[in-house]
Amino acid sequence: MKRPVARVRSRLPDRKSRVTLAEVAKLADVSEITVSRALRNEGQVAEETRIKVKAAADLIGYVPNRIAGSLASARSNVIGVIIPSFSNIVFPEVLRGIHAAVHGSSFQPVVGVTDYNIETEETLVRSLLAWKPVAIVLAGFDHTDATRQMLKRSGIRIAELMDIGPKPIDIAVGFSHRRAGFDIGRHLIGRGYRHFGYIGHDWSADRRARLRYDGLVEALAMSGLTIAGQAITDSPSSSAAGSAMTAQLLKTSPHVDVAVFSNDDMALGGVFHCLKAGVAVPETIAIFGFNGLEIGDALPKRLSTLRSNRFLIGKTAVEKIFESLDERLGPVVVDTG
Amino acid sequence: MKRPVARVRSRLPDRKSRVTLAEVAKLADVSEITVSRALRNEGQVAEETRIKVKAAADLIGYVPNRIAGSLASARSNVIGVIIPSFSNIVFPEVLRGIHAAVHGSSFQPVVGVTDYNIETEETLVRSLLAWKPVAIVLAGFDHTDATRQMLKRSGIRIAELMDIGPKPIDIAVGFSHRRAGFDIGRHLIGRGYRHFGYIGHDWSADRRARLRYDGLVEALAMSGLTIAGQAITDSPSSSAAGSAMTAQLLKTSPHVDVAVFSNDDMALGGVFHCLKAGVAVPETIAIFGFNGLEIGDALPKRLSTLRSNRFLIGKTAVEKIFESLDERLGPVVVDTG
DNA sequence: GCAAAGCATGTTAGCGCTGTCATTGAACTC
DNA sequence: GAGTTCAATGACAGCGCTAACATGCTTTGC
Repeated sequence: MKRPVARVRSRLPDRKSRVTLAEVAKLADVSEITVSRALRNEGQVAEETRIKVKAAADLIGYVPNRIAGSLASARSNVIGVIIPSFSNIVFPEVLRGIHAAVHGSSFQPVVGVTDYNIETEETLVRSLLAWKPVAIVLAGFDHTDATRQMLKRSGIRIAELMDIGPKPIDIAVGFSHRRAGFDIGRHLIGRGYRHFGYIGHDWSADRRARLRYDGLVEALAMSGLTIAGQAITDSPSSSAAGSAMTAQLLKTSPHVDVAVFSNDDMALGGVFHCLKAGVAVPETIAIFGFNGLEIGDALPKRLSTLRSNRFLIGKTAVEKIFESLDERLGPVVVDTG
Repeated sequence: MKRPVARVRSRLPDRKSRVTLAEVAKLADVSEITVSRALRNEGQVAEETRIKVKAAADLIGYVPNRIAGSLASARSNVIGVIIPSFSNIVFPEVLRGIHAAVHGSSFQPVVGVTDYNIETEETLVRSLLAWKPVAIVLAGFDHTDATRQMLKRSGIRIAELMDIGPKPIDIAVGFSHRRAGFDIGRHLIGRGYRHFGYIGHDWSADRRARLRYDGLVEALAMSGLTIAGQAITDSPSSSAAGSAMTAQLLKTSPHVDVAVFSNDDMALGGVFHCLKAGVAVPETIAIFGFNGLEIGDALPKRLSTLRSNRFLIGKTAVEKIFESLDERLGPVVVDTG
């Protein structure tokens, strides 16, 4: 039979001066709950009391423990964000949009990076869910079944960005990459180009580039055209690769009059190659990119490109989440065009 | 006098099926603590039991609540990160380094953005501290006194990045911008350049650019030289601004033989302007940037630049934090050179 | 053969907050 | 003036987990 032993009271021997709500309450001579209410500006608290409490809190340098708060209220102010990479400028821009949207609110984005690996994504989703976020934002539509399961079961809002797929989990914000490719094709055909070259990078890590390619091919097919020549590197996207592939394309298919690039990084390399090789742009060959690097604006020859507004996508996603936090809406699809 | 009233048991009427440790414990027919130990792979648990517990957890889709866990153990796996902006490519790169370093560990970076505003930084620090992070990483050395106070009092590790200032709060990782500017000056003088032009952007938002300028001037002074002409825009750094300022510099000071730019964005604009205007680089005028944009590699004329390894800085910072999590070291200064 | 040691598991008591009533006194109603 | 409403505050019981200690076992050593 066990006796109630006199236990050692402290579980935290090292932490010397834990400043807790209780300390503030004692100092301000009110109850803990009143301090809690006063500091959160919530509930009924007399103005006088509120001031007294805040003064006490400042005095002893009280920092509220949001972990305890979240646990007690079963509410956190976390928004989980999952992006494939920091290397592609697109995703920092999306993050910028997200941060812009949460600015001023008490929400805090927590970012995870998958390196384009959907298994990593699964792990990340699992550990983000452990923080009981109010929502999760994912840049992309490729997930494992387990990920999809977890997200659906979580009961929180899920936003998928960049791409408008066939069946979003919850909220989707972006545009159709296939249609973007298609539109590029129509546009260029309308401009009178007939001999299309394509310069691409590794598709396995970038399904969206592939979709744009498919859309382009479809547009060409509608006018009875095909890709006359293409050069696809198996390295990831970079200006250097774009430069090299352009050289290759010009060698193998000298008759093309327009080169469509998988993105602006690659396209920029193409422009540089033409500058170096003395090929006239767009007289001899036109260059068409995708994604709108800011840098393109300063190029000697303005680069044609289709801009996707990553900033807007990130911002819109979070705004949609805010809108729908209370009411449980059905799936939402937002086309940022 | 109050009777022990039969209270409503549920504080969470909506959340239908909260899967908690207790559920798993019941299903696996062991105590909660055993489940906790089994799932964390910690403490003594028989292999057989561990398997049984994990199976049970999987079966009902248990997701541990790290908020409760952190509260109970007074430990969180959060690393707070504060950067001035997402717009400058430097900071996403630092984040990339940070993410690379935490990859595989259970730590999770939480990012805040100050917009170069040290008041915002103070607010961010306050709210990050509320999450009881194990460490906070700040990109920069300019803080309010209150921020500095909070950080020092927090008792956690603090890493300041990019710049090596005179008195770091705790850990500092980076290099001296002043010395970088100085080194650029020495290097160019050694190459035989004597007529220096400087092209800069708004300093108020970028103290480090200012420090590099100061270092450059100092190097020139040592050789009895001065800046022969300069063009400084009051807009933030961009290629377009670099282009415009280059045009201006060439007009006002046509005799300069080398132009030092405040960073690579600006320098790139300079290169573009020269290309457009038919100015030979580096014969007529040499271009020197700062920061190493990847894109520079593909330029027709290779851009001279001083590379700062942002990725390395981010990664090193987190590694230093890990190293010093247990032992309480004194301040550390790491020069990534 | 029995104390000491080691392993596997359990019991208990919080971590620092906040939701849900409960309580008090003042202001107001008719 | 008894009843009603409302504002301000408080008591209490957890949120879901884990540290610390406790409890039985089985080994081990000599």
